[in-house]
Amino acid sequence: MRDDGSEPKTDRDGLIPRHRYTADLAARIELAWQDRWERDGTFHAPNPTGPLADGFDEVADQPKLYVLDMFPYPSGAGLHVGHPLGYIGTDVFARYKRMTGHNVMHTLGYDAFGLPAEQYAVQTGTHPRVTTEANIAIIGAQLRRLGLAHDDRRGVATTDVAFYRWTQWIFLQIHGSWYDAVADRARPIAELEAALAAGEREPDPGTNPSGAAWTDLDPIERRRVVDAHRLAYLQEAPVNWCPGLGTVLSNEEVTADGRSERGNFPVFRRPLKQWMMRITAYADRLLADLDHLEWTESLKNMQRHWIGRSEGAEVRFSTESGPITVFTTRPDTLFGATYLVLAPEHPLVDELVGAAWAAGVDSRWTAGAAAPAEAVAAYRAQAARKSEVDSQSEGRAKTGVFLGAYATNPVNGEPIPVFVADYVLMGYGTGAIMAVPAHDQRDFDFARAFGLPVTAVVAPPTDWPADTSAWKGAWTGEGVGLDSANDEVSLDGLAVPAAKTAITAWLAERGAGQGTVTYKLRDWLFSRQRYWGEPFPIVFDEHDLPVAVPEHELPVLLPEVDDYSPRTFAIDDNTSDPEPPLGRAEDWVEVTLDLGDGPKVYRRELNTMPNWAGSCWYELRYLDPTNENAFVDPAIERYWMGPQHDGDTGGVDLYVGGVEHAVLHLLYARFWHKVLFDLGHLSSREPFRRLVNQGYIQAPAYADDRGFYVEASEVVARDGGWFHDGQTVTREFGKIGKSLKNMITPDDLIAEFGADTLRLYEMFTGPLDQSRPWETKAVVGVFRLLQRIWRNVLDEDTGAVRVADVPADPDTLRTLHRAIAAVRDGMETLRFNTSIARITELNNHLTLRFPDGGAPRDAVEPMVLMLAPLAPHTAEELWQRLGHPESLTREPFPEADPALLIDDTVEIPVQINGKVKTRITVPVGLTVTDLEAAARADVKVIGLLDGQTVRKVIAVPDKLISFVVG
RNA sequence: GCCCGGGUGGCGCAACUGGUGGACGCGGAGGGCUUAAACCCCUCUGGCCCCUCGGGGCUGUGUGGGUUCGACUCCCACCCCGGGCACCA
Repeated sequence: MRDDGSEPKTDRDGLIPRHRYTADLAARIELAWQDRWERDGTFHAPNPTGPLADGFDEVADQPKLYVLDMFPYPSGAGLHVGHPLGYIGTDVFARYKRMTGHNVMHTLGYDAFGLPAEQYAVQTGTHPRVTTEANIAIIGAQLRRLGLAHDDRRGVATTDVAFYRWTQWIFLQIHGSWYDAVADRARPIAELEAALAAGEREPDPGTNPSGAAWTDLDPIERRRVVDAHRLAYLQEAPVNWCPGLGTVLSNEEVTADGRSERGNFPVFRRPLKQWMMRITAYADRLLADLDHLEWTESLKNMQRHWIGRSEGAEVRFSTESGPITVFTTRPDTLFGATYLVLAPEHPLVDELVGAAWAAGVDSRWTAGAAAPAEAVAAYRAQAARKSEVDSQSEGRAKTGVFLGAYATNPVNGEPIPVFVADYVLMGYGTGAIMAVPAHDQRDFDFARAFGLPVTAVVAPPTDWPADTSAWKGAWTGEGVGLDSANDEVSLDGLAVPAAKTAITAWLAERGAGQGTVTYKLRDWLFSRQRYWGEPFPIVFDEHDLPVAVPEHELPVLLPEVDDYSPRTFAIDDNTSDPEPPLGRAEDWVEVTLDLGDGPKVYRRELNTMPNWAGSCWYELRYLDPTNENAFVDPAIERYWMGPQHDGDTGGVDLYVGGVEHAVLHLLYARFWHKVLFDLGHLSSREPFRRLVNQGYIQAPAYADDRGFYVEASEVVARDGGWFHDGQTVTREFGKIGKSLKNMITPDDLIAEFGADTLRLYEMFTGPLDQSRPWETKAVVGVFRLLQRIWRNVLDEDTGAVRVADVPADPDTLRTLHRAIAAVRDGMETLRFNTSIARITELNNHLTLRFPDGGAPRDAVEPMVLMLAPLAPHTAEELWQRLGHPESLTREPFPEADPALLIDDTVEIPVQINGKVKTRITVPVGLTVTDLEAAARADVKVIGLLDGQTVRKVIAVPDKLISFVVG
């Protein structure tokens, strides 16, 4: 082939052409370009102002784009091939957008506080910061090797002192504000104090236990009242105490069966004094703004369900011991209420419980106890135990006991029995219900079990028996009111909505209830008894009241301790108090501060913030990572995240991450963002305008006949089965990780093929939001693609450019422009798999058309540019060898010429009675008439229509022609 | 049970607002290059059937119906898989 003999054409083995695209070559290219990008700051995104404003002038007229990934926890295990799926996806998108003229902001930091580093510290004595930094170094190197185009000046870690100082500052903002229900927003607490002092405002209900006038309260009482209004407040309230972990947990961290999400230890409800965040004040806004977000419907639904808004009414039933308030969504069924139920923990239970059973009481109501108090005590003990056992195994069978007391139904004055039963939950509504067995299935089941009357007050379908004792279940559908009238109000004949309105108005008039809205969402428990978290910027004074550490005292640094663990207890120890590790730093705990009244000794808050704190606002710090005067410069926030049009929420333009954060992180971050918005620190009212959940990569895992997983890399496939160590094993697909013994690391893949191949493979296996199995043997397909593109640009033997500077032929040009249109579409819709397919098609065309080289530059260069977001190293290298010294990062992405997207001729299917029988080739743009004429002139069609009566002809220009015969 | 997704070749997946189903890739078959093999290149590849070897027919997108000249796409009912919630009054 080469006759000058100047250079051996193959490598040392004499087998592979010297300039073929191999893993070794890919590695050389990739490392060189990664160094160059870093050296040149290629991916730096200029801010409009501040220290990162260099180069802004050049992009000032471009649209901005903020692309964000959910940041990783720096685990010691490093990354597996599942982790980068989203990172690669956002990188491809961000690179594409840079090439279409956007100022793109994209970086990645670390969510680095958390339990694993702390547990490792407990075991080994290594400071969590040491572990964390080492892990960040490992993962940082893995990520860098992927060629992600991040602005590395911005990738902060939540554990950086310069970061958590501002986490503490934001806590002070939340602590320093209250929710003004009238203005429907958070306001600085000082404005509340002023309004209270001026007599313009009364304390909110429940915040002033004494009920005395503000002017009559002493300063300590006033502080307590004000503190009770704050968005971050201390509360002695039932919390989720997990003795096995030695800490309390948020509702979101407790599983449905009452165990800790982490560690699966029992969790107990018990009253403890803890920091809470008043997220419930934002329930309506968190719900309403979901409608403005570009999130998937399923994700929005998860948040909607978690917030759990229900409209209904509170109704007061009088008893001898005072009123019982119930919550119902069906006040229209009030005439059908035949008993009341209180949750076992309801505070009124003890007051209501009767002295003795009445004569002739139903034996099912007493649980065999001698007196109501005894029955209730036994039932409560049983209910408390039930959450410890598997609640599922109990099924839905209704249990409960009679309190030996009666309440009066306000609509008809009838006495109805009061029960305690665990199917009513203390944590929802008022912890008490009116039971309407005819129209609620749970009440129906209970009534049947306890022999209680079932009174129909909403008309069921006409084929239902008149006698409710023949009903098989409750009627929960719509219908008109029945037997629902007293002297003042009648619901008879009213449809459900009208009946609700009528009865609610009547109750309100009588002072026996009112319309209300209730939520499943609870306030957020914000204290953790852990070491590796943000210390609270709070101290306690001599009255044991909390005082904010002044801003200029921030940060409150984590103290050094000799033992990082909270005290843990026997997993069922429900009585010991939490002992946070910070309490061990004795000289840190006490601090002398001058808060305006001279130096005094204060005691520090010993809890730390939960893991979620940093992730509630990190996306804001990326914008302005070094600012020492503010958590983010408002002008910079407005530029990157501000609303783009009237009604826009603002926020990150694209946020990509796992669906496992559907409620916790995404709800908490929205809440903090809204507080900061209310206080005037932000222009955006939502953090993440558009959100996409990337799919999971699942890998084969193999189990032996005992059901134990075996190391997947040691399994061999043969004869249609799988074998490990000679034994048959079964295959399934699951999440990659240690537990399934199916770890596949990016490092292995990069060593074998290069980072660009890994990137292409992950993008090629399906749309970004779809889960897909990993199949290592299929990776070679995209590796070959890179090899073939390389070969169309460069001579494998000499490395010389083999592209021709001649105009592209019309056929090639059309193929190119069709590819451009499709590639762009795939990029915009995050369906990179289709983009790759079209690039492959184009390259295949060039290979076939120019088998000996000489593909036209006009086609090759656009192809290289289209490849760039997906396989950036290879594309950069080819671009440079094609004679362009500058990086292609901001080279304009090819644009399709609409004129070239259409052919001169088009192949039209000819259908007879809806079935494709043949195809004709006709010029593009034929009219309906001409198309029919062309079809009828076709020899094949003449044959097909011979002897047939054409009843109808449907001709769609450039699409098809269809004859209906018969 | 309720709420979201999703069912297309042996496998991963394509198919614009209803208009040529299976793009692209893996795997497989055949051929080329090679002493040989690997690499690489080319051709074929949903299923069944017929064939005069040019090709032709039938069938096919989870199941059963429907709308339509025409359905992977729209409607109704159902089955299966994945995820979430689950006594929330």
